[in-house]
Amino acid sequence: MPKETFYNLPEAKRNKIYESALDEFAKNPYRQASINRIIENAGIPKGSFYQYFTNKKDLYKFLIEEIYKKKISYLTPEMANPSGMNCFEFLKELFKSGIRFAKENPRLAKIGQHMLSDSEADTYNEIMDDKKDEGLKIYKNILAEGVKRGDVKADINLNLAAYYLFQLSNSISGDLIDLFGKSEEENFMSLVEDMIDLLENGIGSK
Amino acid sequence: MPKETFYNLPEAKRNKIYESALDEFAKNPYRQASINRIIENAGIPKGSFYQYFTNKKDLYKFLIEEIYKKKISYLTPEMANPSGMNCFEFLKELFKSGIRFAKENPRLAKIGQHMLSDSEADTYNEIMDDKKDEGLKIYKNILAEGVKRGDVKADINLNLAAYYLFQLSNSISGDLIDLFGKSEEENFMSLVEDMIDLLENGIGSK
Amino acid sequence: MPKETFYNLPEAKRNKIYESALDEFAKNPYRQASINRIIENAGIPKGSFYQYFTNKKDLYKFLIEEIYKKKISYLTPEMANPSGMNCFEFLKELFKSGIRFAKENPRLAKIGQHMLSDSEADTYNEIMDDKKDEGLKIYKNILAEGVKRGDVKADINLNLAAYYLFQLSNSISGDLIDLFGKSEEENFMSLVEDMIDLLENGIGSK
Amino acid sequence: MPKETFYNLPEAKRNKIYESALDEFAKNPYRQASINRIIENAGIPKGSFYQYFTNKKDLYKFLIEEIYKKKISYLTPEMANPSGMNCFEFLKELFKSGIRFAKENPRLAKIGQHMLSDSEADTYNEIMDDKKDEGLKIYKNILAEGVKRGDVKADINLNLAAYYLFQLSNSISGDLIDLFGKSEEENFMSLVEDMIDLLENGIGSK
DNA sequence: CATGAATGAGGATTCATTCAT
DNA sequence: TATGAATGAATCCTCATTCAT
Repeated sequence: MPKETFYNLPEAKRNKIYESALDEFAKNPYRQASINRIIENAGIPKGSFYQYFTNKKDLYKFLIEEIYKKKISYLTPEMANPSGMNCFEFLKELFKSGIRFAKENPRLAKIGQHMLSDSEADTYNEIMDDKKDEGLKIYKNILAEGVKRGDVKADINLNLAAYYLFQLSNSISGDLIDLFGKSEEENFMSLVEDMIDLLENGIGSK
Repeated sequence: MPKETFYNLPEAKRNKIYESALDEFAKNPYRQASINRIIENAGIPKGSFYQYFTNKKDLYKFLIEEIYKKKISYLTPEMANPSGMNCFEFLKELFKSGIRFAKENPRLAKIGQHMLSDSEADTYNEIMDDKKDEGLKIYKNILAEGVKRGDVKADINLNLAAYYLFQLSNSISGDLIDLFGKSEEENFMSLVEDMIDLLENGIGSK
Repeated sequence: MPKETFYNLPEAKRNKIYESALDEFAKNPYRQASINRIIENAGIPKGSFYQYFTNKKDLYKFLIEEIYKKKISYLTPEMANPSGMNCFEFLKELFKSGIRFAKENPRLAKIGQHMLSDSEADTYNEIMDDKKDEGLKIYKNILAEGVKRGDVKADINLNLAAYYLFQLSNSISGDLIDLFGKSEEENFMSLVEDMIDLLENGIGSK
Repeated sequence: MPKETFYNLPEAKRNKIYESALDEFAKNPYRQASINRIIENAGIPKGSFYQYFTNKKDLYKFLIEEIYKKKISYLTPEMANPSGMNCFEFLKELFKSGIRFAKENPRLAKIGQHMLSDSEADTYNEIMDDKKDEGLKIYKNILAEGVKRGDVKADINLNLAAYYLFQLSNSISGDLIDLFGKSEEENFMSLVEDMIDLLENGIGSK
């Protein structure tokens, strides 16, 4: 996490660094992301960077944390399921919100995508394992709630279903857009509905 | 594809190079994989490498092709679905075979995983798009066959279901092992069954 | 100069090597020209190349010699000045022939251009000094003849005038074409006439 | 152009780099010039070099610009033609100054020569076209002035005559020295006079 | 606390030539 | 005589981090 010096910075400067880092890590996976470019675009001297962050990984962790916070705060109103929706309806809404978030914050989405798909185990895992667990836990809770409400069968493998949802939410902003065409937003939303329906009803006849 | 010079090499040497490359690309995604390390471990001079392969991408394409061939030849006996199994039974068998392949060839599995998940689109896509399409097509065909046989509902989104299976098959050797523990093989196999069951029946109650 | 082995080659093969070398040295100055590419395009093994030529410079000298011979034999009919033209008319015809030669043999012209302008002293000079001297001598003879005929003033610096002509003939195929536009052939020929006129009459008033 | 870091260097160090680069580019045309040798002779680590210059071309552009500035400032007093000399006298003085400059700064002259004669068009043109045009324009102006003063015939091909002068000025420091011997300075100067006389009066009798 | 110069290992690729078969 | 594998130095360039000022 950033050193105190970073938080003591005037907001404008702090923001420029944040933005520049966001750009760089959105365009490149961890290893390819270049501190050199970040400081150049932020207009700060190299020495300063290492006064704000202990190293590259430190900056990266910080960004991930920020993205996570932002996403949580974006989704929080939803998350309570205030209107008491059916489990699957609720998941649909949640996913749609996630898509909207990605559309409004493409860089954040891109970084998240890198993090979840990049296979540089050594560098990522340490950071990402927490987040992965958290993500899985969220879906597990939702499903457990569904079981309680009677929406979801009681005898299914919860971990597995949660994993399915987790995978889905990650691939949405990346792969799926490419595979199914950069469709209009509405089409895309209906794709989400199909996905959840598929999970609800399965594809087996009868 | 490798130059003739590579194929003219004594098998022992050719193998050492192949093994060294396999190691390197299993441990690192494309960009991080280092020619220097490959030649060092293979015990060949740098100049020689470039007499066997035109460049890094050339070597990489070669490896992917080899992996693909090996996997195909491994799965071919299954693929015909000779015993006329039900669609979902058939998928289970196919996945189990895939898992066995990954267990027997962990490096190959790892490289495939890198290829399908890495976010360095520019470098990979050229090579990988074909393979991705092929992969998807296989699952689509299986599902279409299932529809014909009456195993699978006729009104589902085939593309989506195929995509789900594709994702699943890729994550099996990687993620799932980590997440669900390096369990005994039998446990792992039962996980596969759960996954397919989930796809067949859905998780919705009733 | 090539080894005997080269001359013993079947003509077709010898020619393929010659053509390939011509291509390479037309596209690149000496240092950038690549033996690797030459043998690849010629379709001969690398070992063979060094059985025909002792090294790169050997091949290069050979090409220069061939070009020189070809040009001489092209210009020979002219050179005798059989119709007993005035010195300046004769030069004009000679230059025009030179241009025609360059148009008909663009690769040869290009190689000549490289040779005369490239500043890799160490590599070129050894070869080129002879040719340069020969070239200068030709023009000196023409001018001396002009003096004898009374076309050319007796008290001028012959070496210098010869040098001027030499420079001119070299720059024609290269620079001048670029500078004065890739004009129609006739325009270009009239440019030559202007050049010789300028040499004949000077630009001073009166 | 160099980065700020270069200009911030202590002068002694900056100079060592400058001198080393000058040496290298004087001895070799662009492509053959080696960054490795430059840094070795300058006694700086490789990483440092790339903190001062973005790349090889950057350094090269810088050198060319420096040479150009130095030459301009050297010739400026002449250029005004303050004593209202006849066009041809003026050219003689200008050329003599150019020769003096070349004798005093042989490396700079050599680099200029490389730049103007090397046939590696792709690399040079971007940088050199400006300079070439500027050079031609200067001579064109001088000749135009000569026409106005009545020194130069009004009906000649100005472009061509300017081109002649341009070629001459470039070959002076290079070729001519070689061809006409490293003669005493006075002899050399008289050669220049001959050249201009030749241009003024032509070599035709009468 | 800010600065920015120093560093050297590492990246991929090209090359002309030699030499054993 | 034909072959083609072996070689290692050379090319330009990027990088994250340290440290003296």
